[in-house]
Amino acid sequence: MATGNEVSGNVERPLNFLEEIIEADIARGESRVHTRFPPEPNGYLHIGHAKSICLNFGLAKRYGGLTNLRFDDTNPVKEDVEYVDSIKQDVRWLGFEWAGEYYASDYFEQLYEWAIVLINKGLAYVDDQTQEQIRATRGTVTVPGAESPWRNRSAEENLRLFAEMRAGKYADGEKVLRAKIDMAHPNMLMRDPIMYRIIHAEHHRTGNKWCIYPMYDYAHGESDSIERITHSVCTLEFDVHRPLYDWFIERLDIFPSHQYEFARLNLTYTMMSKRKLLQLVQNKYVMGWDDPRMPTICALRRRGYTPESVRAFADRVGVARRDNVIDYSLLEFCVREDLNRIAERRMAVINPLKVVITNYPEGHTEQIECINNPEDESAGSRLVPFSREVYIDRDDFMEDPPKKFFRLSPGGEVRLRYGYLIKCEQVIKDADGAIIELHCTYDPMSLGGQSSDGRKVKGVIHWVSAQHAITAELRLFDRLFTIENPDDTEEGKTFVDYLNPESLVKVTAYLEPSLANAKTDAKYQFERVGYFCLDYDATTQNPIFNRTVTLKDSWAKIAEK
RNA sequence: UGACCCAUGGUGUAAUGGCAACACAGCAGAUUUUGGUUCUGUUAUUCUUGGUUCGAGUCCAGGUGGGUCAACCA
Repeated sequence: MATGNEVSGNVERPLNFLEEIIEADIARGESRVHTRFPPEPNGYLHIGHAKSICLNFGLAKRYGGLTNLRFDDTNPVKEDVEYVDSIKQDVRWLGFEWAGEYYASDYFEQLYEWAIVLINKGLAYVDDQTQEQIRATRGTVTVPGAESPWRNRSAEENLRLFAEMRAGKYADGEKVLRAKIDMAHPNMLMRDPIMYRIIHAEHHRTGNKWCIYPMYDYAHGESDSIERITHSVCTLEFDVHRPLYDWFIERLDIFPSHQYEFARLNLTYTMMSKRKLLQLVQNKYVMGWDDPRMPTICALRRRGYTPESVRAFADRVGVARRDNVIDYSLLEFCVREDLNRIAERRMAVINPLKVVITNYPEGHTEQIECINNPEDESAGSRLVPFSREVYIDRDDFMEDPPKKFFRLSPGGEVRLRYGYLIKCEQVIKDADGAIIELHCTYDPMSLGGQSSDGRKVKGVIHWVSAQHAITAELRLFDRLFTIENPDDTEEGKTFVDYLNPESLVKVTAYLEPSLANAKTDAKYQFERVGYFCLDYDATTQNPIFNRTVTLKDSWAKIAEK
């Protein structure tokens, strides 16, 4: 269930197919909705998981039900408590509270007993074949598999062998427990799937208590059943697992949870493959799992995305069974939509050009009132010092302006945002002809949107007082890859060849002094530059502003023409 | 060359046998002390062939295209 702010899915939208299924269930008299989010604690959650989290928790919330958080920890060699903690943190950050926290490993004893039930029913057997033999006899998608020579052992022998497996009598790989289904089944997963394998490894929760571990297919449906999950929602690649999911539940005659599948999220200019993301981290293409360019939830958080915007995104991408690739610009839209509403405005100059206001009294400073957020009156205002010398952005001045350039140019006049009108009188250059500063005059009567004679200017530019400005590092993040689908590589290239060299640009900016008191959890819109949040350099602990997303820049399009 | 899943503007998602719509992206204009925001307008869609039907995006059959499955991963 959502805590804090309401999930931003309250705008009217048509039901997705899962909601329709649930409403049909309710119409049939099934009043209870209980979902679960079942990550394996073997890595960090990404935006694709966020879709699943919002779906599972959202479904339950909508129909007055509950959602469990369950860690699918059936493979001790891949899992770690570090991941458990990060997953819990990420789910909470997204704004959801789980009804119960469970672990598949909590059910190991029950699962073991149920395996015995299946053995007694003649539906499971211990197989002595090697991994290679099992693979070789499984057949292919077009040819049937062959039955194991151990397939018809007696229940007594199977029981004894299985108990010995648990007792640690055998080495890893020496024996497995298999379900006895059909080696010729067209669905490969039904060809006597492995239920238990021997792994002599320490588990992050059960320690060394077990040396046999259940496989996903054997553990998942039963775990759902134990928790009396009504709607077990997972991604499409588990579609072929559903017959097996149902097979175990039916043979065991336990609570009939049902599995439903939806298409996983794909996003342009990035990728969700844990394996490939790991390569980016290990080979230091990024700073870590929480590098703000990564699609992980912890990265989005660090970059300055809000949980509200991620939830809004999850709601807008929809839920269906067809493969999809979402435009990265939709994510950017969602975060801009939220940030525009809540982020306080500040002025920042990335590429400074000094402006001397020649008719302004030397040594004088005045405080200019600036609105914090024109979208939100309650955000109030702040005072920003103004003096004879200010920095403006170099982009806001052009010596030979094209038509439709509204900002400063020789002889032209613009407004310094919330301040005075200034007119460019003289361009000062160095010996090489590079512009080093501008000499302007100001209209003393022009504060507050007025002017001495009622004239209007089209251009409004931002500025900081040279004497009062503070400096800080800005990290400007852009898309991680240069192509929409980094998996779609040319011959001889891999995804790393398509990394965007400009995905991280560091600049030292001049900021208005109020930013010295910037808050870590606050979001700011640096006017003309983008939305930022405060971060700290991992090693030096120096303050840094991370850019969440850029402002829409229609001037860039005009300039291209 | 098996089983299963899928096919609607550039990208997503609706339309549940009865006028193909909504959002993002694009384009144009208006407003604006952010070339931001907001507002208005606008471009563009049912893979194909047949069948059922008064009527098909929707139902049926074939074709084509895409995806998933042959870990002792999940």
